[in-house]
Amino acid sequence: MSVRSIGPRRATLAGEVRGELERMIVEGDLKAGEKMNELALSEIMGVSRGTVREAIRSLADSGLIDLIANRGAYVHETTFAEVRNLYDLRGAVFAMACSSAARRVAEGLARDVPKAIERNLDQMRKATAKEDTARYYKLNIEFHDLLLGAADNPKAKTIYDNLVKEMHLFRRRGLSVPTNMARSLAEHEAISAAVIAGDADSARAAAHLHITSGFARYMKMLEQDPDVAG
Amino acid sequence: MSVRSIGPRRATLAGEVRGELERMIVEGDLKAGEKMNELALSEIMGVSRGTVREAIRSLADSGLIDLIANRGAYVHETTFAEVRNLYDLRGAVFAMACSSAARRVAEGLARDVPKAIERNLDQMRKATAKEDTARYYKLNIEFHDLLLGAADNPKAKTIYDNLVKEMHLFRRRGLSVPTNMARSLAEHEAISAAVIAGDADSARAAAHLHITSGFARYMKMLEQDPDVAG
DNA sequence: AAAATGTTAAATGTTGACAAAATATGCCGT
DNA sequence: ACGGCATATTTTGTCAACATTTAACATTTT
Repeated sequence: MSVRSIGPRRATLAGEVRGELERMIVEGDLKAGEKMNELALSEIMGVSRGTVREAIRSLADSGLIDLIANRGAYVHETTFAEVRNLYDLRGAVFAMACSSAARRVAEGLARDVPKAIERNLDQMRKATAKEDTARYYKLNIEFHDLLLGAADNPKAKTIYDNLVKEMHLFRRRGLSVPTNMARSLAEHEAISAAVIAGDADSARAAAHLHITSGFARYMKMLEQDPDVAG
Repeated sequence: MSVRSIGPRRATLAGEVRGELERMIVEGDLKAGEKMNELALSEIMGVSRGTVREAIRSLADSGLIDLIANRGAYVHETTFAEVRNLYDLRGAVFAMACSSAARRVAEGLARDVPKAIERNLDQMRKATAKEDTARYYKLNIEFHDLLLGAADNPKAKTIYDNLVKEMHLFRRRGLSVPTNMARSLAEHEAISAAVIAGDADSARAAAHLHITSGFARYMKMLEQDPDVAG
């Protein structure tokens, strides 16, 4: 067939607005704690208030916003106490996903996963050698996406993605760039080895350790630079 | 304060409708796969279509319904393949929660949790002795709620509750009543012991095993009575 | 008869208007 | 100035009407 559907699958207007709001929040266009005025947003985007309202409602369960009856929506302000809970949850989901990925590799499903992981690891080693943190940051996200995908559990992936987005709302620094690439890489290698070997329990343990270590590293960074935590 | 709001805090009409829809789905009033007609529902409930629409949208991320652009909302039909994914996720969240609960007990927070757990276990032992499955069912839910509460991780509790609701959508039997009370009780005792002792790692392992065993038991039941699985 | 096309009915998507609640404003007294 | 109260404005909640898309049906064509 030579004819292809035109444009980026624009299903509904409200869906598009939702995406735009999400972007504005994650990129800091709308700051944490800020109120989301339905009328103002609708005028900025050139759609009706009802449409903005619907988009806001659809974001309610993502953790990015807080909804208060008769008082509107506010960009969620992630507190220090919540960060630990988010790390705990993220660790649990990620560990489960790696375990599932390993199981699926062992069962012969996900045959192309090992190669994709190896490729990612290779690039990470190079980025680490060059101390290219920006590249490492991208590859790190790709690594996690790869494993979440290999687990073949769409709901887990959705939950994980929402958790990551919500963590970005805690101040603005520190959660994005790994503080210690070499350390992080070593943990990735351990996870990868277990998954490729099809060892579900080892994969779970290694993944859990990876998130736990990430939290510990982050805490240590906060001690050195308390301003970030407020 | 002498006046208390009746039932779960419901400030807005759309929120009330949402609750009613949730009830209709979980109790089977709206069957899995069934289409949710906005106009029909609005007439049944005596509210405007827009309000029903908003309620439906707010349920979108709960896993209970599927939303298709320009085609409306359908009650989610949980497939057999999804059940495993749901079990995996539930196990991960529950294990994490029990681990957190144990840590909090060890840290001296959650001082009244051990007593509450003991009380629940006592009643469970009695229900098991009397083979009172209905009572055991209630206590079982209470047990899980207790630990999710002790973890002090509201988001985890929300996710867990949604997972449980979604699992109910897989046919109608088998997921509610434990197939083997004695076995289940023994696992609860193991979890409880670890939590009360403040041993986070043991609690995590015991909780994980509990969900895994539950899945295995369920699978075995399906083998004996394949009609349930379709 | 089966497939493709044209037409009609029904459902969803979007908008603007009205009602109710919350916030801001201004007045008054001390 | 300050705090309390009535009032005005703003904002959210709800509803009804219009536009667009989808689904169902009848008709034509092969």
